[in-house]
Parts: sequence; structure tokens; C-alpha cells
Amino acid sequence: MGKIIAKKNSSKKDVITKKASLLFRKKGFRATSMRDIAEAIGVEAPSLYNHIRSKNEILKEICFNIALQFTDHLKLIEHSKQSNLAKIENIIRFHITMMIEEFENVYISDHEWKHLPEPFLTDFKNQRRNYRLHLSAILQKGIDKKEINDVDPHVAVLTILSSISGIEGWQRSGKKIDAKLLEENMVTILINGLKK
Amino acid sequence: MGKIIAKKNSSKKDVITKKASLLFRKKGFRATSMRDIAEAIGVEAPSLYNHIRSKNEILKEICFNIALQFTDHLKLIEHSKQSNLAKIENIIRFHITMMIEEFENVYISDHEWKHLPEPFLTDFKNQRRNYRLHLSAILQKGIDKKEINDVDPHVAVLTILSSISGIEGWQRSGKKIDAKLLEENMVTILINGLKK
DNA sequence: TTTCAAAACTAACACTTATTAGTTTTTTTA
DNA sequence: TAAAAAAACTAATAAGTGTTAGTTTTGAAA
Repeated sequence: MGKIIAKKNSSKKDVITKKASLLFRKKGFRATSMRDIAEAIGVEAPSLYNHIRSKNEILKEICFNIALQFTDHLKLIEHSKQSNLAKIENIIRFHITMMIEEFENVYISDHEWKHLPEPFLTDFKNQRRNYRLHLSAILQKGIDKKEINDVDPHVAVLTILSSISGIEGWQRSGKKIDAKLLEENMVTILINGLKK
Repeated sequence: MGKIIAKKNSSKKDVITKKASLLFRKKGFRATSMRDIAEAIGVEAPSLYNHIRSKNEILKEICFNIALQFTDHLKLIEHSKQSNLAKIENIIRFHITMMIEEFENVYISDHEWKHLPEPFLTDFKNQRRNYRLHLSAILQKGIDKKEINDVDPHVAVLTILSSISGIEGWQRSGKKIDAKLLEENMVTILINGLKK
């Protein structure tokens, strides 16, 4: 029928993961079949198994790869010397950038992680909780030092993260909003909302 | 095996819808089978069809019922005499209240609408776009009257709506945050972020 | 207590699912 | 060009899907 064509510096597995990523985002993980993915690539479904271990594995790798990028960045920021408010702004900007540059994968990591099989589901949820706790801690320090408005840091973290992860809407909404404008506006609203 | 027990002032259909709602939220629409719903109620799957027309119908009714509640409230606010900022605050509070009081249904309407069959999918998306356009218009008027900070209203709407719909995280996160505290903190962050 | 409709049941259908086995084709290596 | 490895194919499996048909049970009205 056909075959998988990989570009330079990318394996055939990458091609599959990328196409799967697109479909998982558009239709959802459970609503996307291996046949869907295969057809989109131009190949029969069983052929995919020469390159990947399972459908679940694709999801797992997408979610954990994204999680790693966020925790790596967080560690970098935590060890830097800036005000706590600046750290938060930095993290917000990173989230927005990731949302724009790795849209499909971030979206899946945000919306489809439920379908991870154990023990990965538990692992993922722990990483997520941990990430939020670290963010809360930065906010709390900022509040203590009167840099940041006295709000519940837990609520603030939820507000920040979910407002950013909701940028999904912008892709769909016809007139694509300019990335830089999006970033500056969101930072304005969120940082203004937080700072004293 | 068993039977569906309806409380006063609620039909057996309501019992099915409510249980389905819980499962759709927890596992996702596609990952929830009619047998799952039936088992949770204590009945065989085909018995459900004495009360509902299809699985899709359940989803449809959940989504459109929630959409109606939001558009009804919006109309009310639009015809009221308050500043545009006050209108926005009012709408934010309504969204938070809905999120708390109709959690499962709002969550599904936010996250599972993709799986609506046509022509409902198109209808739903149109309603959604329309709702956001009306919100944008209120924001724009507020900006013109210098009540509201000069941000892109489209971005502001996305930020507001997605930050609220992300409250989902709070239920899961062990220590349930007090509803009133949640509302006041979110309003503080968002309204502070918007106002001049 | 008989009647009748509502609501449960079992059995089954037609389809889709992820994945495996075994085979053939294609590409790379020697 | 011959041999080996990679990657495609077809066929099939076992499990799960929403839903229908036909039948029995249940509960209320007569």
C-alpha cells in the first residue's frame, strides 16, 4: 500500500508519534484508532507495530516528555536569582511558549492523561501535583515578601495554569491571534492580577 | 438483577443521566460504555433503553442544558444596568458557581463536546462562539469607557473562561478548597488583572 | 384477582478495537 | 549479486461496542 517516510534526523517512530499526536488532539485518545493513525500515514495498521510497542506507549511518551520539559524548566528557574514575581512571570511565559510551539503534545498531556495505563497514571499524577506544589511555594514566598497580592497560592496556581492551558481555543477560533500579542496580554492580565 | 430507583421529583431518566454524567467526567465519554453505566446503576445495559434513546442523546442533553443556562444568564446580565466591569465580574461569579454546583455537567460540556454527533456538534460550536463574542463585546465597551485595562478582548475572554473551567483540578487535589474562598480569590486575580 | 403497561431480562447482531502470527516485499549490507 | 535485516502486507483473534428483538417479570389500575 505505502510506506512511512521519515525526514532526516527523525525516526519512523517519530512520524507515527507526530501523526498520532495530531489525531489524539483532534478526536481524543479513545476515539482515535490505530487504523486511523495508519490511514493518515498511508499504511496498514499492523505495520505500525514494527516501530512502536503499543497505542498506550505513544500516549505515555507524549505525556512524560512534556512533563519532563516543564519540570526541567522549573528547576532552572528555582535556582535562579530573581524576585518571586519574576519567577512566576518567567514560568507563565514558558507555559505560553510551550503551548504555541508544542501545541498538540501539551494539549494531550493536559487533556488525555486520564487514559494512561497504570502505573504511569499514578506516576503522572504525582509529577503534576509536585509541580503545582513547587509553584505554590514560589507564590507563597512572594506573598511573604509582599511582592505578590495576598491570595491563596493554591487557587492562584490553578488559575494561572488553567488559563494558559485553555489557549487551545485560539487555534480553533478562525483568526489566529498573534503569538506575541497573546503572550503579552495574558502576562498583563495574570501578573497585574497577582502583583501588589 | 436490579432496578432503577428514582427519587421524588426525578425520573428514571434523570438517574441514568446523572450516573452517566459522573462516569463521562471520570473516564471520558468514549471510555464509558453503556455497560459501565448500567452496572453503576445495578441493571443490565439494554434496560437503559426503556428510558433513553441513545448514548449520544445523554451527552447531547448534558451539553445543551448547560449551554442554555449560560446563555440565559448572559442575556439577563446584558440587559442590566451596571458598569461593564461589574457585568464581567457577575459573569465570572456565575461561572464559578456553576462549576461548583453543576461540576460534572459543566466539566462534560467543556471537555467532551467534541464527541457530539452532527448536527449538534456544529450547533454547539456556534453557540460557544456566539457566547464568547458577546463577552468580548462587553469587555470592549469597558475598554472604550476606560473601565477596563487595554487588553485584547478576545484574549481576555479566553483567559477568563479557561481559568475558571480549570477549577476541575481543585476537586481532585485532596483538600477541597472552600468554595467561597475559591470564588473570592479568583475574582480578585481576574478582576485586578483586568481593571484599570 | 385479573388486566395491562412499564420496565426489567437474555440472546444476539453487526461492527470496531488493539494486537499477534505468519508471510511477502523492500531495502541495506557484504 | 547474494544474504540478511527491516518493514510492509494479509488474515485472524479475542474482546468490547451500541443497540435491537423478543420474552419475562413487576407493579399499579380495574
